[in-house]
Amino acid sequence: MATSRLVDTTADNRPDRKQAILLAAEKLFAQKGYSAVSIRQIADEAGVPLALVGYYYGPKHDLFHAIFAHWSDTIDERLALLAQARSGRPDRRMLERVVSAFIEPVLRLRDSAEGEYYALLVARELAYRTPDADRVLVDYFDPMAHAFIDALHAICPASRRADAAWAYQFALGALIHHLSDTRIQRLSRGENPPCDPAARPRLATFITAGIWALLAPAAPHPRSRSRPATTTASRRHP
Amino acid sequence: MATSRLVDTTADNRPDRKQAILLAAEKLFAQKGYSAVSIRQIADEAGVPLALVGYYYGPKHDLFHAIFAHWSDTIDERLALLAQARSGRPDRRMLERVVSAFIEPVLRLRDSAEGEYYALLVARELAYRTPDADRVLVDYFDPMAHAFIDALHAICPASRRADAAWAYQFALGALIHHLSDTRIQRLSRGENPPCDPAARPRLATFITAGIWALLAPAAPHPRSRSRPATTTASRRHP
DNA sequence: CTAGGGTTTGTACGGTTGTACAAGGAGTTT
DNA sequence: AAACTCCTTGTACAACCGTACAAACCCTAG
Repeated sequence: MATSRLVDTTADNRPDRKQAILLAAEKLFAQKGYSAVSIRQIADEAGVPLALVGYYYGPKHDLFHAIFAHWSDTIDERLALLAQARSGRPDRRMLERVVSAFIEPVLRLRDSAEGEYYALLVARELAYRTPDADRVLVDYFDPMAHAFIDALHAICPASRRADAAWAYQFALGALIHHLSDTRIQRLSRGENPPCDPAARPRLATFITAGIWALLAPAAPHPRSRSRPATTTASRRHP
Repeated sequence: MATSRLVDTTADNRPDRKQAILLAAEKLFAQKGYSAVSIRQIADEAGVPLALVGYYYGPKHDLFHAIFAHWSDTIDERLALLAQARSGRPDRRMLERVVSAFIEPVLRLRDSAEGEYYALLVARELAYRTPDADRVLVDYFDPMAHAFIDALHAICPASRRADAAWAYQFALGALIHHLSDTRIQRLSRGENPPCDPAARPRLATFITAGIWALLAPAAPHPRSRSRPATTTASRRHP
C-alpha cells in the first residue's frame, strides 16, 4: 500500500525533473567546473524553474555530492573487476590485468552516452583540489585507491607499499589527464582525434611498463639517496 | 633623462604594489582556482585597495594571463635544457635525459619559495580545461609540448609521431597530478609526506619506462588492431 | 466531496561579483 | 607656481549569486 508518489511519476511518461536536474548539473560541472556554474544555469539547462533545484537537492554542494552518490555503484563494479583480475599467480600478467581493470571501466564510461559527463567531472574536479572536492574524494575514491595499491603491492611483494602508492598516483595522473584530453588533437597535428579508441591500449602499455619498472622485484628503490648517479641515470637510481 | 616613475619606485624601499598583486593572485588562484577567487580577495591578500588591481591589470582574465607572462622565461629555460639533453646518440640514455629535462625544472620550481604557487597553478588550471585556461595553454605551453614530442619522436624514429604525442600527454598527466598531490600521504598511510624528494627519481623511472615501452623501435604499435596478443598481452598488444 | 501531502512555481532577500569613474596625492618637469 | 604624469583611493553601479518562502498546483486517500 501507499505507493510513493515518486515511483508513480517514473512510471509516467512525464519527464523526471529530478533526474533532469542531476544530469544538467553533471554536464555543466564537468564542462565549466563547480564554482563557475550557477544554480540558475543548471536550472535553465534542465528546463526547470530555479527553485526546483533547491527543493530537490538543497544547497549547491549537496547537489554536487548527489552526483557522486548517484554513480557510487560503478565503484563497486571496479572493485569487483579488480578482485577478478587478482586471481592466479602474481606476475607481470596479473599486473596487466589489474591495469586493465583500472583503466577500462573508466574509459568505457567516458565513451558511453550516460557516463560521459560524470567521467569528465571525476577527472577534472578530483585533480583540481578543493576542500569541497576533497570530501568526495575521501568518501568515494580512497577505498578503491587503497584496494588498487594493495593489489600492486601484492604483485610485487619485494616493493614497499609506499612505492606502490606512488605508482598508483602516477598511473592515476596519466589516466585522469587522458580522460579530459582534447589537446591531443593539436599536439598530434590532427592525427589523433579526441577520444580515439586507439589510445586505450597505449595507455595500458604506458602504465604497465611504468609500474613494473617502479615495483619489479629485481631492484627495489632505496628510501633515500645514498650514492651519486650510476651510469644509467634514471632506470635504477641513486 | 625622463627616468620613468616605475623604475624609481623599484629602487625605493617602498613596496612594489604591482608585484604584490601578482603574487597574491598567483597564490589564491593556485589554492582555490580561478573562478572561486574574487578580485577583492586578491586585493586583501596583497594589502592594496580594490581599485588598484583593475588599474594595473585590467579585467580579471588579463590578471590571470599576466601571471603566465611573468613566468614565460622559465619555458625558455626548459627548452634550453631539452636541447642540451638531445646531444649525443638517440638511445635510451637520451630518453632518460629528456625525461629529466621534462621533470626536474618543474619540480625544482614547485619546491622553491618563489615558484611554488606558479607551479601549482599550472598543474591545476591547465589540467582543468576551460576556455580561459586554454588560451594560455596554446600561447605558452604548446610550443614546448611540440618540442618535447619531436624529441621523443627523434629518439624512437620507428615510432609514429602521433604515438609520441600520446606518450607526452601520459607523461604530462603523471607529472601534473604529482605536482599538486597531497593525497599521497593518505594513500601511503603516512609513509610518504607531500613533496617528498624521494618521489622525483621514481617519477622519472615511471615515465621513462612508460615512454620506452610505447615508442621503442622493437615493435611499434599498429594504428588499428591487426594481430592478436603476443605472449605478454599488453606489453605489445592487439 | 474534502483533506492532505508531494510537487511546482514566482518572487524576494541580502550579499557578492567584476568593472568603471571621478577625485585626490605625490613627485617631476615646464 | 602651474602643468603634467603616474599612482592611489573611495565609491557607485548593474548584474548575478545562493537560498528561502509562501502561495498555487496536481493527484490520491479517506
